[in-house]
Amino acid sequence: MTKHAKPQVRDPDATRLRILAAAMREFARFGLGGARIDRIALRARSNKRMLYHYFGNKDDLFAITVENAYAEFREREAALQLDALEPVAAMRELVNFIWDYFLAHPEFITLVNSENLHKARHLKASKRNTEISRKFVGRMQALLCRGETSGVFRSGLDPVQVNISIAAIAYYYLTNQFTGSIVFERDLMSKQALAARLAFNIATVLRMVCTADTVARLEKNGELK
Amino acid sequence: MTKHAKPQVRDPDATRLRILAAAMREFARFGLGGARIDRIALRARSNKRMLYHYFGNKDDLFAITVENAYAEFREREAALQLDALEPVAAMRELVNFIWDYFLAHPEFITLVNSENLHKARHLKASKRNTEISRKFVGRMQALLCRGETSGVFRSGLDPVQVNISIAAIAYYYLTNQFTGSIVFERDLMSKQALAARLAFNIATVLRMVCTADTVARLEKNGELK
DNA sequence: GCTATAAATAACCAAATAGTTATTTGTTGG
DNA sequence: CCAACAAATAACTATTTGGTTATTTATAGC
Repeated sequence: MTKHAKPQVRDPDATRLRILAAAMREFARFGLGGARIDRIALRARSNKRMLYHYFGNKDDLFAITVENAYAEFREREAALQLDALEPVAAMRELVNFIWDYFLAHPEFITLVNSENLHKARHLKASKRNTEISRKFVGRMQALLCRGETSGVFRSGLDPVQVNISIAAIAYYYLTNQFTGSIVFERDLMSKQALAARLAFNIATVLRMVCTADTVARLEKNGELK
Repeated sequence: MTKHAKPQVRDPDATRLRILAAAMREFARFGLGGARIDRIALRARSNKRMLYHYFGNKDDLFAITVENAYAEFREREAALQLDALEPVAAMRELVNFIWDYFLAHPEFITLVNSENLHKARHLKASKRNTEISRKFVGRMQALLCRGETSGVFRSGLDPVQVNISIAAIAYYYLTNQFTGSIVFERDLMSKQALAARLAFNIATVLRMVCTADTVARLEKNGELK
């Protein structure tokens, strides 16, 4: 019997990765509830049986997807080497990075939204995430400390509040870009709109963390917006 | 045949409202994709037939739910009468209101998230929302203008950027409270944590919109945090 | 080369789900 | 008082969906 069609190759690692990539896309696009296992298997050029073989069930697959998304985000941020910059420049760089990352990875945002809709029950179980998060919080603490010591940042700043605020002003703008563009009757995603928002965000964060003197200096030099 | 059990009463308006309330709850809790028509009908103490009779289909019901949620939010904000307060006090009041509203209406936040996951296709069709939104943007514009004229707010502020930022620092904190509490290993929803966040947000917004002189004055009087 | 292992596929299944049909029963205008 | 209408209910249906079973087949270790 001639059967030289589809000489079925085997590559478990590649299959796993294709499934993960397809899952990321599907969960980001439709949320956990709206995602379909069949679509993930199809797009991964695999099948449901393999998906269940490697990942257990839909919920477990979602958990791994969310964990991976966080890990990649923090890893990229850690690679910034902010220690090499003076505090104000480092803060600018950080705000800039977060903005660029969210913009380039809209799937990260929708995954986080979906995970919160489910009360973060998947992330809660992740030991790996705990470790990653601690380092992340430590980096912000170090930066604020450095800025305070050199007199450019205010004292007594809570690194958690600062971190949350930096993420917030980028995240909200992007995750709510659709309702936002309707409410404000303006294309929030045009090139100019995006550039304007980034500039506004950097200025907002600097006004938030810098001392009055530093703000005055930056303003005078035209370095705030 | 004795049948004095359940003397079926009829009240179309009440049934409609019960279905809407149940839909709000269900969509907020599970998103559009995760929501179940059966659960909505059950919780509304009605049935699927009535739901389809009054609202057409799941998508249409979701659209009305989102529209209502926006309408209520804007209506409450409009009722604040910020014109009666001097600009700084008005801004404090607005930030405070938004925080309290989001806190008291978590369903608003998850509905907006869900609507954005679906690229706001439901809200886009709402004429009613357009009208409401315009008034809303106008109010912020008026407040910023008033503050600029009296010299307490900086000039050239974009009301859209300010609006988005005010919403962002409240919204993000609350919608991501679950992943946030894990990442920061801190209960972000304790009474003290919530009070601290509100204070931080008010200070952040005032630092964002006020002139350097005004910030200095507020700081000296201990009115920033 | 042979065999145990596991990668891959397809066909299957029970439960769930959005949406309908058929029927009953209050309510209201003439 | 009664006929037309509309509110309410229950039973039904076609399809989808997460998850399984049965089977085939490539491959690594001996």
